[in-house]
Amino acid sequence: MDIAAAAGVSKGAVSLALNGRSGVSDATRARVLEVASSLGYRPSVTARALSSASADAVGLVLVRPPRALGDEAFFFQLIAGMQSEMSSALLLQVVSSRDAEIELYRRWWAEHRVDGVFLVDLLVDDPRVELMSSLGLPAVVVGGAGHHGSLASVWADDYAAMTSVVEYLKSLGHRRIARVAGLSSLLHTVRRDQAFLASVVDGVIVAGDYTAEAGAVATRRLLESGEAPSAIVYDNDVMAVAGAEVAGGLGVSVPDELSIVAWDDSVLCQHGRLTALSRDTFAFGARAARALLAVVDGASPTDVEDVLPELVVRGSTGAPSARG
Amino acid sequence: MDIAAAAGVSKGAVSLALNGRSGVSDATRARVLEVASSLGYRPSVTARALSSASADAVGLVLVRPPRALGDEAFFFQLIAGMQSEMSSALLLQVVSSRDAEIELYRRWWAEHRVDGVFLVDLLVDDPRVELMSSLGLPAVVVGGAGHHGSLASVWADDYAAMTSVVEYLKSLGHRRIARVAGLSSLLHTVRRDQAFLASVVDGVIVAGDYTAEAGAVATRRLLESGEAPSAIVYDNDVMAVAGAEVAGGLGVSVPDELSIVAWDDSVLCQHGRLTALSRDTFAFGARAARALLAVVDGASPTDVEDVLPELVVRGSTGAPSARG
DNA sequence: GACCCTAGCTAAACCGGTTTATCTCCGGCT
DNA sequence: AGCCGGAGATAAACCGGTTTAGCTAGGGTC
Repeated sequence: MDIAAAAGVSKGAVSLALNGRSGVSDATRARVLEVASSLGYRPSVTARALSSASADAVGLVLVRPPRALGDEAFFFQLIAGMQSEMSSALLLQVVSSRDAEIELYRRWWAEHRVDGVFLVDLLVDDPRVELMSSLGLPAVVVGGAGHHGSLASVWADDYAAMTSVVEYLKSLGHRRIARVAGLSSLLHTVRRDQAFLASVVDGVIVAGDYTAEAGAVATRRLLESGEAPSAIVYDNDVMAVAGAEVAGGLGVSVPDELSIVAWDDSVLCQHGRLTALSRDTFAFGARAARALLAVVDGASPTDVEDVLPELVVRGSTGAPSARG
Repeated sequence: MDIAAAAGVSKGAVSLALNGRSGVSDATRARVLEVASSLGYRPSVTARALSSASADAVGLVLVRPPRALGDEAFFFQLIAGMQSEMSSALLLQVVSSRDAEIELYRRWWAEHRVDGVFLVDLLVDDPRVELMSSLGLPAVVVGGAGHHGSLASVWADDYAAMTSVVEYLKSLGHRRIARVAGLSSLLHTVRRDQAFLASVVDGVIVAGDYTAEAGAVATRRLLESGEAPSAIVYDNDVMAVAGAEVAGGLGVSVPDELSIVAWDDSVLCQHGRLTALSRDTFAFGARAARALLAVVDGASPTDVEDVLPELVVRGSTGAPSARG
């Protein structure tokens, strides 16, 4: 420790001085600070983390086929939002299996590489919730639709949002409404399913996986079935756009014969003039970051409910035609 | 070091054994490995990094207003591609100034937090190139259009690509061609400018900044000018889509009265049926990751030229009308 | 004046590895 | 038999901080 020598004090004193802790006189502290800044001193997070302090980074593990990830604007928006509220770095890794994800959390925590982690894509009965508690790893559940054990959570009320969408469609006169869902293993998918089924009069749910292909296939199946719906609610923008395209190809006019609503707004929806459920993903990420930093700082975990997503009505929804 | 005790050897021997280095007998090595695995031992990257070894992470700093970042699918594709080839994690941070970026590289390297970094958004006379050399920080320039000092580089030939786009438009019969460029401080913008001006007969360049607003404004200006171009080449997908929209609003039909080409293909272009210069950003990221890992491993820096982007012709380009 | 307390600082241990210097055998060579 | 060399292992230093125990001097109390 060269500042110690330069300032004529011991390593320990320097540490105390730089970290604003008591044990050194104001005069000494001032001198150390001055020497430190004049030397352009940067404490080594690595060394600091080694002796059990902050790692100055938080982690995020994404379980996806990497190739598919690139089209998911959602996550990047989220990451951008998180970063806007963090002065520390984000340790990011994309893995292909849930086991690898869990393994990574264990490692990162054991190695003091992160101070906390974000948990996304919460599953039904997600094992990670238990893992975090047993590890004592500070974590915040992002978008997990509700409360989870002892973990902090930042979420939007998917149930209420779905209900409002269906109510909106019903108010337009739709009765036969379909939903093209996302991955059924995800908690929020289940939540939306429940809300959908509870408020819809005559509804049908088709499973999807957020890809354009899935959206197209599901839409074709729905439209070619004997009792085609007059409105479809998609679980993301990509599927909705693909669905609109399929409808066009089949000669089904939007919104006259088919109303379309997309979950998650994006440039894609704006351009396609799709009515979309818009949530501010960036702000959501920022909120998640604040929550995690608080937990890392020792605050007791809290649940933050995000504002309800807002339905942006564009050209893709309207009253159903007579045949609907 | 509890494995040392459990295996009945010294710390040093364990280190040698686990890292596959000579100095221990095969018998001892086997015993140590067995004990280690039975104990579920994970070496601490933190501690390891402290005594000057691998940090098991590479860095990426993005200089952007975080809010704008979310719409840039390019970067997320790139990151996804990088991750597909890396077993290590990516340390990601978004900062708002070039100075902060440079400061971060210094810190990360000084603190052994990263083994190397990706350099994106290369500027004309980019100070980072010199910095990397002087720091001795392994780095690879991503998309920097050419060779950079002693640094490894992964790039696509923007010059040739732009030339091919212009040639294509000329072959359709276009003479008056415009270009809506990206940030003029970026090296590849300059490169594309040069190629554009060299091959175009009667061209004009308007500056943009990748946002939809910029694309719209530039397009309106071009179309309302006395000598409107019959074709416009945009520097990214977002601006191109916005441009197409403006054209529609002005009653200029695409592609009859105006041909549109977007740099970088995406869901947006696919859906908007825009002719686009498609590069496989994911594969590009993967290539960059391989290059960086090689440099980190001590390989001498090489330049990897990516395959030439491919022009995907869709409905937005065609022969100019008589008035063109 | 003896006693205690505390502010201010230092020395040293510690975190969990890697690396170097050293030490001990054991075998081969002359 | 004497000498040398190398394999196999260990102890200790080191990386750059934090933290704890301990020391010293000065001030207050009775």
